[in-house]
Amino acid sequence: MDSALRPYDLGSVQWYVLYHLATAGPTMQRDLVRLLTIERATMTGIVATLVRKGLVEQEPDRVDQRQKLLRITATGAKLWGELPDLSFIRSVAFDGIDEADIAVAVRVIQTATERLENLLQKGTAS
Amino acid sequence: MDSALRPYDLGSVQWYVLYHLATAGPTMQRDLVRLLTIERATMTGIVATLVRKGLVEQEPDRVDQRQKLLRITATGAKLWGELPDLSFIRSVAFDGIDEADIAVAVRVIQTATERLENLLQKGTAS
DNA sequence: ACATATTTGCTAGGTAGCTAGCAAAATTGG
DNA sequence: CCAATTTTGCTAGCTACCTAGCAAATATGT
Repeated sequence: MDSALRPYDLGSVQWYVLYHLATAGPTMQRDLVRLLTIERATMTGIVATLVRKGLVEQEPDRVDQRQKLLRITATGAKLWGELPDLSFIRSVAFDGIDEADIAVAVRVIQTATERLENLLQKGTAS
Repeated sequence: MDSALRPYDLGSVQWYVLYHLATAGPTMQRDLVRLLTIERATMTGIVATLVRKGLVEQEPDRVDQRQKLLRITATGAKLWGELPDLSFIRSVAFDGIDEADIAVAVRVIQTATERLENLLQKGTAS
């Protein structure tokens, strides 16, 4: 993904934020943090980059002034329209592999990931 | 891994470098680059960090002065001795999961990864 | 009503990866 | 033998992730 997006000077997470704003409309920054399950501080940096490039606007909510509403700009929408379809990546990676095998792989990794996340949380909770 | 190593102020790649130097003895920096399959520039940074902390020494080879030999220091060896066994991570993640399923997962991911790497190289070769 | 909590986003500083381009040293080919 | 190429490590500058700690705004509990 990063490689395909390099010509447009975008990283994969920047792409996802743009994708969400273009598709689902203006969104609260904190909701996007939850969607991507990254840290608030990480999102701050990504949004700052997108704002610097003029692709996204950030404005405080009128009701709750802590929250910031993110909106794609005209420039951002234009760029979004020019981006290529990235679904070829999935095709290259998985086409022709047995569906059942993929399902097994997903289950194994999901289980392992959940267990490790569990462990992490317990360690942190102390 | 990062989480388990945080108390020792080590990242996972720093750990691996230390592991290799403690286990296999002094090693050429460029060999380590190949072992870890990371970029030379990335290795430069990691080695710089380890040298700054006094855990690793870096000295030019007498024959080929481009190459740098990496060696664990006394301080590094001491720290290495104090580090906990990290194999519990693998146990937590995979214990009890069917061996055959794990094998399938490995194959699926290996195939997908190889295909994507192939694609990348072709794109770069142009 | 007001002190205490929580939520949200920020800064500062760290790890781990990348590319591009440079310089020095070593190797190779005519 | 010497010019051209390759190898090695470096710097500079980028993305993307993290934690810790702060400040402002809001919510909550007595």
